Amino acid sequence: MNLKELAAKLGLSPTTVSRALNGYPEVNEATRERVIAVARRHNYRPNARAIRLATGRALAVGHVIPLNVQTEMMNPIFADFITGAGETYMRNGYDMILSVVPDEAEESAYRDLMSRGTVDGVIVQAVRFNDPRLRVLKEMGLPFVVHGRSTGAEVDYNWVDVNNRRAFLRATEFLLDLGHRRIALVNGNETMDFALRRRAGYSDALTARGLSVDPDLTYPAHEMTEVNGWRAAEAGLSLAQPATAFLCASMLQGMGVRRAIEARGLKMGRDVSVIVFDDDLSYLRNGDDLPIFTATRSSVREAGRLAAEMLLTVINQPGLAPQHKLLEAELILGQSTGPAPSATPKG
Amino acid sequence: MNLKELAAKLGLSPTTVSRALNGYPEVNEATRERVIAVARRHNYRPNARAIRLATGRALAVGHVIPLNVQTEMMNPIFADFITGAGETYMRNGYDMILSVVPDEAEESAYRDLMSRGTVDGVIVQAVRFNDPRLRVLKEMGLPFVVHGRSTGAEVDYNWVDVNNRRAFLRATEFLLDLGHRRIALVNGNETMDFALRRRAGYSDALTARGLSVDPDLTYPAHEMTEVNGWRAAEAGLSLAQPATAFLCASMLQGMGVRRAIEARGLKMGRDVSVIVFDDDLSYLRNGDDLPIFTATRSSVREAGRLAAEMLLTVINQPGLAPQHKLLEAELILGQSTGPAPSATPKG
DNA sequence: AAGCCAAACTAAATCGTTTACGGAAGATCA
DNA sequence: TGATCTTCCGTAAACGATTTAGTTTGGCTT
Repeated sequence: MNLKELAAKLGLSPTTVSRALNGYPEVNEATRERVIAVARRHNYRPNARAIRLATGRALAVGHVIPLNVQTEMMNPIFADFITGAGETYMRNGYDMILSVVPDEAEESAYRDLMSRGTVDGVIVQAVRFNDPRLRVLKEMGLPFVVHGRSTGAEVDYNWVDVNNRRAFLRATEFLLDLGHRRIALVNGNETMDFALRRRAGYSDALTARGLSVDPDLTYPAHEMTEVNGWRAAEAGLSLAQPATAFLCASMLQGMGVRRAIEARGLKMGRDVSVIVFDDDLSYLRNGDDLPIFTATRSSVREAGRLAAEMLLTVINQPGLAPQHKLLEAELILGQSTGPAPSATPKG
Repeated sequence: MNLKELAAKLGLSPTTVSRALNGYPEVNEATRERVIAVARRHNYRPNARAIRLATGRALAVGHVIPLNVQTEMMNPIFADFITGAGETYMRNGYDMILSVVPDEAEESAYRDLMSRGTVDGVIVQAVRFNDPRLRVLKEMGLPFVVHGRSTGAEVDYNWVDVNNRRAFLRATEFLLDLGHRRIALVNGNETMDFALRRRAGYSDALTARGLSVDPDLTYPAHEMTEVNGWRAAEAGLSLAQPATAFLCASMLQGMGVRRAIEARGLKMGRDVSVIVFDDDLSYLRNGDDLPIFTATRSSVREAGRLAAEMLLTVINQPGLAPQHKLLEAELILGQSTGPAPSATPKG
């Protein structure tokens, strides 16, 4: 069922029908109602391909998923972020286009999406220190919103991020207040910006109390997996002066740490404390009623929603000044933290 | 840079340029090379919106992600499946469109995608017993491929599935051979078809040896989370005749089971055996060198690749008989299984 | 030299919308 | 009453490709 066919059936011109359906004012209300009724009866839906060509808009947004072919690692937060963003797109009639591209082809993927007119804008994820993509996108003129920030990028850009530094600063302070002095950092991939910021929060909290960062206690990992968490804890607990607390960049790592703790007959929360960063992933809940892990929590799904909204805004209002949104993680008290053993907690 | 502009620059008609770039035979080879060279120099890319309208094809495939609003649960295998499928689409010049829709709006989402001409076909995921979507899609005439199967659906359709029944049959037999008689089933959501098939494999293996299914030992869960695995194990280990082995539908559940085991001072693989279904998710590796869990493994990413290939096939060859692809899971020997305690293993 | 054919190219219609422009009819105003 | 607005609707030209239906050119045949 075409617009033309529908118009013929109504005895009207395609123009009027189009206007009636799209809510333009220059059409009689009675006519509009008649048009809408008939359109519904024949369940007419305008052809998206024609609309896109006629309006010159893609009515679509791209998410490029760079695929590191060596590790074949897919970011676990990706699914939740997409879900959040997808809700926004759905409400606004935009399509979400996912492009899975090899790492090295990412720039050309953006160029393609743009110059073929497939999308009106893109979301950029998994951003690195001084990420070159941002400058490329800027000079291409393709609207984009970054999930995260890129320290050292000289251009200004739209971003939605969680305050990673503050989150790890607070978590570290919390452990220090409990009397812990040997605090291990089980971090993510430190070529990623978020991991660098978390490390900054960790080390700032330590140095603020006159403590220095012990390199033996920091475990950056390429992948934030359970096994890597276990490995870090094995190492940290085997030191001459073992770690009494672990600050983990992901809940999966925290689970690995817990495994290492319990394998030694120790008890998490009593003998060794653990704090994790909890992305509030739908398939990785931190307990139900009572949180298992003490955590700094920030919903990645909510971040997806916000990033998508920001993107639609900048698409529809070109020339807007760069938008920023900084989310604060909340500190959730769970069962995985307690006073440092053989230390007198303050207060 | 248009086709028209490019043609003008070349002193040719748009027709010839189009034909030259698309490899049609009725154009002089010398001309073709000249066209390609100039097109590249001005990095011309044909407008996707125009192509779609002109050809009447969407050159896009839809993945509808039903969102259960109550649980807000997002399937964790989703990301890997998408990745596999995305690789196929990329190689074939198709776009992947993700629609996140509320559960109840799923049917209308399909209708929309189809009648607006947004996609040429769809992938159906998370399929239930006698799933009504399949009939709807069939009568709509929208090409589709199902990830999984729907027992009881009277229509025939294209699917890619792993042999869930066989996988759990073999796993159960393996445990029986080790002398286990109290085997718990920590299953997924049993309104889902895959969960029903897994249960069938489990119970068939038991009854084949003259054993009956003890309802106290089966734990279907709405969500396959770590916490639910832990809960099931807590229950199974507290029975008067406790479970000596657990068969889990996901690795996350297995991790919860392990936690419950170790919290009791028991050792997994010695005191209690565990087998998990390992979807080979990129962010949930089963150890690296040595698998932690004995597992039935089947890559969900590979399933995504195959489903996408099948979909492109049926899109481009209408009238093809329904295609089926049954994958077998491999049994991986890990450190989580051993002879039943206080029982003489066979052999 | 007329006719025919293949090779290489072009003109124009087409896909299904939106939208700039125009026009008829009735209402309002001087 | 005639001029000027509104109101409501229609005509036709986009949008940028593909594709159908020619057209030109030159070589070959007879």
